[in-house]
Amino acid sequence: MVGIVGFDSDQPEARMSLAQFQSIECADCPIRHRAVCARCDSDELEALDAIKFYRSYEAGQTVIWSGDQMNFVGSVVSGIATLTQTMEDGRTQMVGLLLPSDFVGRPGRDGSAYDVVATTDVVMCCFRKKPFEDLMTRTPHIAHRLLEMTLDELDAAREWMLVLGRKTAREKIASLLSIIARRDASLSVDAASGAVSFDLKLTREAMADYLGLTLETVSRQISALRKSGVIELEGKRHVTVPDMRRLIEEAGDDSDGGVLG
Amino acid sequence: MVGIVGFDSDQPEARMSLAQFQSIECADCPIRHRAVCARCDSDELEALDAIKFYRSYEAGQTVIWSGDQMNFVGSVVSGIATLTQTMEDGRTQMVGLLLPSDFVGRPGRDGSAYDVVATTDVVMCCFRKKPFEDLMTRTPHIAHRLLEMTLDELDAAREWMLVLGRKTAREKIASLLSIIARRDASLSVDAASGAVSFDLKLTREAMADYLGLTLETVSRQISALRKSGVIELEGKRHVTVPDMRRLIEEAGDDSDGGVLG
DNA sequence: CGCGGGTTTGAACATAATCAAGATAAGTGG
DNA sequence: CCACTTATCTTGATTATGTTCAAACCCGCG
Repeated sequence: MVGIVGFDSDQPEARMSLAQFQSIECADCPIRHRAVCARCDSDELEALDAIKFYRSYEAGQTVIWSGDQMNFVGSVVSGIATLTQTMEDGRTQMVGLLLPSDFVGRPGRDGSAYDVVATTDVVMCCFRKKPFEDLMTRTPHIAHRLLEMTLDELDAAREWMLVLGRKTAREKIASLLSIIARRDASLSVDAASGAVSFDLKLTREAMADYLGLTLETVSRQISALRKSGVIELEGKRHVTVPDMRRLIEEAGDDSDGGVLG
Repeated sequence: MVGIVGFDSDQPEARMSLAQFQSIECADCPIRHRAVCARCDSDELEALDAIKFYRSYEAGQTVIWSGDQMNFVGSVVSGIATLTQTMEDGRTQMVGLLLPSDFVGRPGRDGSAYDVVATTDVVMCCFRKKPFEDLMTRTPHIAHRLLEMTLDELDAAREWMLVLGRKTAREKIASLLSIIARRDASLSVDAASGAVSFDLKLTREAMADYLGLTLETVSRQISALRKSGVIELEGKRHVTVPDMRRLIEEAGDDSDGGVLG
């Protein structure tokens, strides 16, 4: 509920975490191998290093408003952010979930088409747009990696369209949990039982916006999955999946989701 | 208003169309300015010309099966194709609508994640994957244009997610008609009244798969829009929109969709 | 003609939305 | 430490929207 003003957050805490990252070497960066810079050689990395800067956002803060001018692009270094679209009457749909290493912004376009909101505290590695675009024309590895990442996002968006268009509420919840289990780096796996557990970093409302449901339906279906033994809950947000196979089955997917294989 | 080639599937010309295109010069190509080759200079175009070949598909034919090896990529030259995903129990969701100039295939990946089906007769300008990928690394204009097109598709997919997740059946139909009116090159506009009219090249079932509805609901909502005077029908497939603004309002969009200026 | 794909329409039904009331948990300030 | 506040979540009752099942229609075509 704090600052609504996009960047330049003046809170001392924000500065602290910022300072932490300001001294980081690209070589030591936690997202070095997955972000837009993944394929860069040392020269290219140096060029990026020269124009990069870090920014941090507090949980709840809006990073960019839909329609606003965007003078930077960047990668999520830590934390979670969401891309959402909102209709005039307030109905909102999440259209992207940004985890560490995901890219924000669109080279070649000025305005953002979506609201970008920090769900947890977020640190971003940013580049002013113009220098980044110039660099991109000179360094094919960046352009190539960005194409690859965009194609991956397109695949994810299309998988999500199947979820939104054709799955039941229960399948939707199971799908979301599978996706989080697949992508969240902070999940823990019990070697003996194979049980997977993780923290849900989304509120029931955010999950509802993700899945095209109401928050009440989300709550009911989570309870139902718990009662069926598909998941276990400690508190409201910590989820344990005793058997991933079972969860994936509930999601209606034939593929194994990449976690087990 | 003449739709490029194509749709008259029953005629012998449909078979001839392959031969017709085999001799085509890139410079005379109807999709030259919009396809993946849009930004190419004459040298690059020559290189593409050297490796291109045309293929045609009849209405209803499957171009690629989900999971199949894909040894070529290419552009739709004429006709309409769909990308669909299907669950084990048969529920299907369309995840892409391919119109002339749209790109098919994913450089850097072997299998197709989706079924690609020709909805009308389709002609494609194809490249074997390996030579195309090689060419792409050497000609930045192709890679750049492909990135641009992929980003556009991602935007379209996200707009579609809002439709699937949050819109009512009536709004979904109105949204689909707006999208077709916006993208279909073969639509005609009455200069005096501003009325727009076009042929629906999709069956009710295909529309249902697009919108995450049943074909019965699609049929009902089209009837309802007709009764409200938002659209007029001649036969089952020819649609006239007397007032685009009205249709866009029914779609629940605030933006004008780009058609009216 | 009659056949079949595509379509329309009706009636009963199911699923998720809506409206409403509480429960839980984490602060906040006295 | 406790009362109070607030955000988040759960659960219940009712309703609305779209689905399902079923029948019939339209129209081009053999």
